[in-house]
Amino acid sequence: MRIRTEISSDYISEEDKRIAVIANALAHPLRVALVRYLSTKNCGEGVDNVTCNKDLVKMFDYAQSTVSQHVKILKESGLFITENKDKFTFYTLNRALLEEVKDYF
Amino acid sequence: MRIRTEISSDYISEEDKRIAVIANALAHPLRVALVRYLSTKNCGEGVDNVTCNKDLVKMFDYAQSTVSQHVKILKESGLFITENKDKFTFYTLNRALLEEVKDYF
DNA sequence: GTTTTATATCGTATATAGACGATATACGTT
DNA sequence: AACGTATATCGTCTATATACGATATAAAAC
Repeated sequence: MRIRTEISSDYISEEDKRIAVIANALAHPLRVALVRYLSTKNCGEGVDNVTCNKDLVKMFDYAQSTVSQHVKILKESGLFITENKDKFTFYTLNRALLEEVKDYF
Repeated sequence: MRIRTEISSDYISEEDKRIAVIANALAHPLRVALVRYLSTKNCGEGVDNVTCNKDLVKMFDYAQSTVSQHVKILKESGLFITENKDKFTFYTLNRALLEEVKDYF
């Protein structure tokens, strides 16, 4: 996403920009797949779906640094929530945000 | 959207790629605003919301060529449908596709 | 038929995205 | 303490995105 710094039009709202950031997070097939993987991963009763970088690298055929970079974009958009425990970083989906985006459509 | 040509992972589906293309179309504030503008434009009874390039250039503070370029991306994603009449090109929203994306979430 | 009007495309400059290997960091394990 | 493991960041190369002016195209309007 490469954007003119001084967007002057009054007709581009803050929400437009916010939606664009989230859409941009989904604007790459790998990132869509990461979200989907996380959303379908069954972690049992009441346990929110969780994964870690290592899992993702194993699952998808990209370098670890590349996966990490894509995850970063998902984190920055708010779609991924991270939590450190032991030596792992766990990712969960921000389902509330997904709902919000759904409402936008 | 810059993507490795030979995506080998079996875990990235065709639908993931399709969603990514549509998300990418919404991955810029101007394009989000264009979609929103079109979706809210009241054109009266039974008339699907419609606009033309000239309208958009007047509304949004970008060069005509820039607007045209962004519209092209929306067209290619399928979100905008174009129709030529007289000397105008009319744009309408592909509401069916929007619904489909909504279902994805 | 020339001029205006509407839109698309070309050319181009610059910024950002995407990919990876290498390196840093940080925590467990031995 | 040294080593292994998990993840993030850096450096870098290349491709694409973004923005605009200039130019093409095509249809009205005069």
